[in-house]
Amino acid sequence: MKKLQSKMQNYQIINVDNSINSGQVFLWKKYNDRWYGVNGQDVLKITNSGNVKSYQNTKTDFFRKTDNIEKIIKSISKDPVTKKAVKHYLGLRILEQDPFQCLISFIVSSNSNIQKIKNSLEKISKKFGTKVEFDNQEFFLFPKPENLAKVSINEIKSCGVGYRANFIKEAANRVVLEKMNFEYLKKCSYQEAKKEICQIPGIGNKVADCIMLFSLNKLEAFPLDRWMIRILEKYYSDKFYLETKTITEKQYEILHEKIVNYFGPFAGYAQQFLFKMERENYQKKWL
DNA sequence: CCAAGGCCTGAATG
DNA sequence: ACATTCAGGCCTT
Repeated sequence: MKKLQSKMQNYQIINVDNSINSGQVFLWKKYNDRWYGVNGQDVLKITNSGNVKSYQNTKTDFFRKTDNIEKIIKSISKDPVTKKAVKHYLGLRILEQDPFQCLISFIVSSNSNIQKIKNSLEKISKKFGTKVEFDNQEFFLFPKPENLAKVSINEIKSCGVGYRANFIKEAANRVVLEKMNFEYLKKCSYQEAKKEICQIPGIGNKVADCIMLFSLNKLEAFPLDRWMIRILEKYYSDKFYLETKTITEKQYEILHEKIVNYFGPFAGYAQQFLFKMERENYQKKWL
């Protein structure tokens, strides 16, 4: 009896805490035991029933409910490691974020850590974003590209981002000047989107994969940061042996191809479960 | 194409 | 205390 029940998973549940605390988003906070988060020019609130309420009343599928999660989980569950991660963190979802905020967030993330990323992004929002009030709480929307493009490098540096300030300014500039079409990037292929955003300084393979997975609808993106490399070495050394110690651009590309070959078109979900599991194993802090 | 070094910052470590 | 290391990379040489 018990065995039968354990086989019948409820795939539809969403674990909000796990989803938000998985390194995807940074401008989220709990007020009165509920999550609120800045998402571009909007503030989102997770209600008690687990629904998303938008400050701007925009329609968002923040938790990607339209994904066929059962199919995805079955598709990525290739081995005992992923099966365990999925089982343990069932309800963890890939979040669909505002592309510009996501882009800047992950430029800020490079060579950094979650606490510092969060700190910097909060300062950026507060300094350059519009103040709004939602449920008697104060929020600062994420600055628009055109506004961020106007400010000086030093003003950006005062947010604690260091040398990344140049990248941020230049990124904002390009989004404005080249009229970067995020809606198009959401629809085009992984390769094409990657090629496009990697032109922006401060965006390499890893940052690009984060932006694509978390805001551009590219579920085969599989960000390979230090943690994921460690995970591959620990659990998948037979499948994805690493030839060099430092992952060069070419190596990254080859590795990603092998990974998609193995985990399939929803590999990004596998990455998120594995990342979450391993960080929890090491009791790393989240937001 | 690969390897090595530098880079802002602040929390953690010694 | 104070110095060093390290953290969810990227870029240049």
